[in-house]
Amino acid sequence: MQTDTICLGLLSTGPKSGYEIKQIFEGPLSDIYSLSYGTIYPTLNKLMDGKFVTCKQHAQDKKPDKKVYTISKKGLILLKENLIIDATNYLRSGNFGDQVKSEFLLLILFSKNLSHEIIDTILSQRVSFVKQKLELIKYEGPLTPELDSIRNEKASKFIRGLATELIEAGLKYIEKNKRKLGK
Amino acid sequence: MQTDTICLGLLSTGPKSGYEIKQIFEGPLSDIYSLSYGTIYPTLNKLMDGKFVTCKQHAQDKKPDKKVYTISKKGLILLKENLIIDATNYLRSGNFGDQVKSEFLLLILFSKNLSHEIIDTILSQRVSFVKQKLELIKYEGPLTPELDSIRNEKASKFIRGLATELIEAGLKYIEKNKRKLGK
DNA sequence: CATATATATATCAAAATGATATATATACAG
DNA sequence: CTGTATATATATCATTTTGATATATATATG
Repeated sequence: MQTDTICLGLLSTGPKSGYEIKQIFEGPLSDIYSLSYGTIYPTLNKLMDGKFVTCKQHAQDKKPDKKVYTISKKGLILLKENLIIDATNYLRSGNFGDQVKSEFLLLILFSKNLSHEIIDTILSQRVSFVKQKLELIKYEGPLTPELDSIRNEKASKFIRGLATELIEAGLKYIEKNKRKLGK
Repeated sequence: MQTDTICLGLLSTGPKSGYEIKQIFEGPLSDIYSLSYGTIYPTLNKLMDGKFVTCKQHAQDKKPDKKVYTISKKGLILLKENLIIDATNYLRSGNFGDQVKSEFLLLILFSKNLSHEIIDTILSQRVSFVKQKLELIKYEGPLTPELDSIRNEKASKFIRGLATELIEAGLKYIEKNKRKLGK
């Protein structure tokens, strides 16, 4: 899926700044997708050029202007067109898997070359990281309106539920089997 | 983790060609990491230049020569050094999460803009894909020696077990909750 | 007999990352 | 009260990676 479409998709749930889009990838969407600032900001400018989004600059005295982007009618049409194309290509491609890059699992895979202390630290850090993540996903309290708009989507709830199950299954497995890696 | 280190790590379990390394990323490691030919072949050449690997060309009449790379003593030393640096940086970074890019979950996230028929097809294709994947992971039969060398590592068994649990949890969740996405 | 898939390496334009720069506010420890 | 770290916020860019394409042949499949 093109970066344009992803940004439009996120903006279709409500206006957001580039910074907020990045926050979404680091928070609620961290198990689904990621994009860096170097991709997000140029994409937003490109979408502005094509008038697929509009932008309101909120002068915040002494902080840099916050540029909040809103999807336009033209943008909504493009989003729907692109999603249908993406879905069709996805089904035609025959590749239904995800792209995963796990520094954690690479270190475990090559753990023969590391000391037991380091492996133990890596495992326990991963476990606390993942527990923290679970708490964040389960958090139901107040959020900024920008982040809240995504959380309340029906699809978001489905994905949050899936993420919860996956994280819990992984946590359980690691806590049960970590001894098998030592010695 | 640098591509060099990853290739050396894979070669440390036995000699392999670039094509076989790619196969490993598409098979047993598909839930952990991926690299394209455009990264693998130049990396292997770079490792040759530095004498971290040696190469034997197997002339296969009428097929292109198969270049099988073997890690050298120098390469093994570099591997261990790099892994300790990577592990230390990983722990220092404070970021213990994985990078995930899921076309599937993006389509689900934006599914409001797609017809129910398309969503149903995407879900059922994903389910059969994942079931097939599970069978492959559980497969214990004969393999080429190159692929077998990785499968028998202690760490590999740990990772296979983890992948199995995660995939089964995901499968169960989708089959139970897919109705919630419709209407 | 044509067509698709598997084996095998290689290259490269286009895309993405990860690091860095800039600027300020706030919180927090010594 | 002062230095240090973190959060808000945008922007750029060298380096890395992808994804597509090229080349060549064997084998399987309808």
